[in-house]
Amino acid sequence: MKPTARPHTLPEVLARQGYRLTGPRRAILAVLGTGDGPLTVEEIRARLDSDSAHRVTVYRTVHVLVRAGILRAVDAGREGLRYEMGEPFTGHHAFLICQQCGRIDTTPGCPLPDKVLARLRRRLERVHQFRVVDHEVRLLGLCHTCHV
Amino acid sequence: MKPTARPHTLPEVLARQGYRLTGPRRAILAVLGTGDGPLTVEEIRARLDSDSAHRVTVYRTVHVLVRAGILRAVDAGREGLRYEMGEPFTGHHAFLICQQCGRIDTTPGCPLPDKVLARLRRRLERVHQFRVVDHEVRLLGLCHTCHV
DNA sequence: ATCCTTGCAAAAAGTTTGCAATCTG
DNA sequence: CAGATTGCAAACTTTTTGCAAGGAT
Repeated sequence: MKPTARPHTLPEVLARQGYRLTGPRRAILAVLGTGDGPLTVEEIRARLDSDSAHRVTVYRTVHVLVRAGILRAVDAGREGLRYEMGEPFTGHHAFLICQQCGRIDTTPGCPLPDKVLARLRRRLERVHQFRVVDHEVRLLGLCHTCHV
Repeated sequence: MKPTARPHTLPEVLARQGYRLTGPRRAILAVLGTGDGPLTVEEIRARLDSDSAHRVTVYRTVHVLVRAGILRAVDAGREGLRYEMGEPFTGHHAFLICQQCGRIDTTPGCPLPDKVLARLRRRLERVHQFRVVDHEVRLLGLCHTCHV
């Protein structure tokens, strides 16, 4: 089914879908590649060198990169959607969400045992007619700078 | 520490914090009490009889009720924050989020084994200095009306 | 009677769109 | 060089705030 299994370079992945790798896109990907966890559009823009991309460009870029399968949108924190590199790039992880300051971090791996997940998936399919495609575990609490 | 352990009536809980139980608040609580899962402000307003509450009132009411510990905000789905009755009223549950239509449902209980959670909590405290206070499991997929 | 609440209007914040100039492949 | 992309301005959408009138205890 899958054409090839190897990962491809970003320009290739983009080109294949008719997109181009430009300066602003490079800069935005560099920001998201630092592993600072999922960032909002404003957070991304704040980390770009002065004017390497207009705010509107950041909005458009994250949309394009999500469509291209490179980024993933995470709806966590009251500050609107956040974006992070897709799972193929980062691996599966859980989210640490600070309820005080809103900071979001990640921790690799998944605390949900495969067996439990498989059983749950079957039950949801049967009881709710809901087909599970993915899952997320979020840990809510206080980050290191917000402990009292 | 805790003054009393019994649950209290809504008017009591509100009164104790200097809030009042009014018509609009009653109506909004009635909507959220139907167990339709977490709803956005717009969804709440749409389910209110014609003009039992102005949109602005719904915004203010959910804020008050969250502060009062009666409602809980859920940041799921791209349509902004959603609100549901707090855990003391609904019990702990996982979320079913449809990636097609955005509908959000819940399923009672928690697939995370206590032991796993306890171990994880200790690890995060040690490694990230993150203090876990609560957790959420989200199942992403396709709801019964969106399967092909 | 007190002072919490509501509705309306308007402000503020966040996100999307149209278009001409610019850049990539 | 063709066509994708960007920046700017402006339109939209969503959420918050000020204030006078109305309602709950």
